Amino acid sequence: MSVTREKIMELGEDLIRTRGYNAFSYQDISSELGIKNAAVHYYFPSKESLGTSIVKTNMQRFEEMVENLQSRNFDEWSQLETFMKIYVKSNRELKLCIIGSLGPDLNTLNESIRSELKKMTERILQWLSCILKNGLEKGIFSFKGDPKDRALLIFSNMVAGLQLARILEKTDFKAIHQAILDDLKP
Amino acid sequence: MSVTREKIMELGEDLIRTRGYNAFSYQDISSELGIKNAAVHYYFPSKESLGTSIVKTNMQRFEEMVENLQSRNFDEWSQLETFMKIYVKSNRELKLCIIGSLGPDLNTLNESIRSELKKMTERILQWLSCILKNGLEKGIFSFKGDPKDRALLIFSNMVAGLQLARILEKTDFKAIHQAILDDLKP
DNA sequence: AAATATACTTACTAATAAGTAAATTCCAAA
DNA sequence: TTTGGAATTTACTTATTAGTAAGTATATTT
Repeated sequence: MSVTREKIMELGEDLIRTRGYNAFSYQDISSELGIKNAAVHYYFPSKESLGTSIVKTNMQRFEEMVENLQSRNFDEWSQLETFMKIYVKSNRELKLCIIGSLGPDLNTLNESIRSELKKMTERILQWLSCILKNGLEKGIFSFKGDPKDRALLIFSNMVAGLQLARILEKTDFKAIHQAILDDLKP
Repeated sequence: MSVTREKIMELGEDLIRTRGYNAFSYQDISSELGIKNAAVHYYFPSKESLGTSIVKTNMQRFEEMVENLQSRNFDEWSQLETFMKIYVKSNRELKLCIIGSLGPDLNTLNESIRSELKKMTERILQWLSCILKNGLEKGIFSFKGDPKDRALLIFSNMVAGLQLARILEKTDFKAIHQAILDDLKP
């Protein structure tokens, strides 16, 4: 794998998560990396190919985290906390998550990014409801209603939590983070 | 008030809520309204002036709703439901709310839009926590923790609920809507 | 009737966008 | 030592962007 290619993807993801998909250009990337505009097009012929790769990589990272958690036999509470730590870190770095960044731009994105984003969102919600369901059965969690609905509520708390923290200029994510966990305590 | 000016603001808001701030242009507005680009600049010299006006109008509409609810002596449950209906309607119209649309673009917006957006977000959260606090004291609602934190959770559910519904291509907002209300039932 | 203000259009500018074709540099294998 | 491919730059195109200066038609006021 090319180092330049990796740097482009890393910077592209940063730009999407700080400024949004439609607010960054290949120039932003090339000037920051000290290369020319055309060099970015060499690795990613179109902006949509770059966007699609970034979302795919994000999903791979999520899958790696899931596998890691399973292999270490973490209980549901720890698994949820590990997942939530990703958002705590995002907030500290003043970044949104990729889903919360690209979601509002969805109607301006091509089918390839859209479907990857949908796939990733469905996968996260599926994983989260599974954790919640198992945790509920084991008595680790306590909540009303269907685990699927609960997963949607918790996930939307995290996605918009980052956005609202940015608007409100809150550097800590504690309020939402703690409230979600308190809600789930038996 | 000029009809053209109102049409520009209405269309501008629609564009922000469907495609995002950085994805719409004065051309989009002028061609749709059958006027020239410069005519839009006549009413709103800069895009930031248009954006700021749109956010201010949104906040005015919110304040009008609040006053209306208070004058009619609605109980807390009905007040919350009325507020949530705005989001149900947004979802039906395939639009995000203005806060969820502009939040991710915040770093690309000028100070004027930013501060208006912050003011509006703070005002909504303040109102919502007040409703929750009063409803809790009257026994209309039941929830754990501070009303302020609860307001943040519920509001983030609505903001990201619209975004996730768009990504997942869900035309109904029922799951989130119902789960929020069920959670608050005594 | 003359002056003024409102609501635009015409006709532009300068900057930036994504994207491309062709040339070039550089390194490794044959 | 030549050949070939990978990684880039050069130099460009076409389209779109926000924004502006100057002009015009229409209505309103003086």
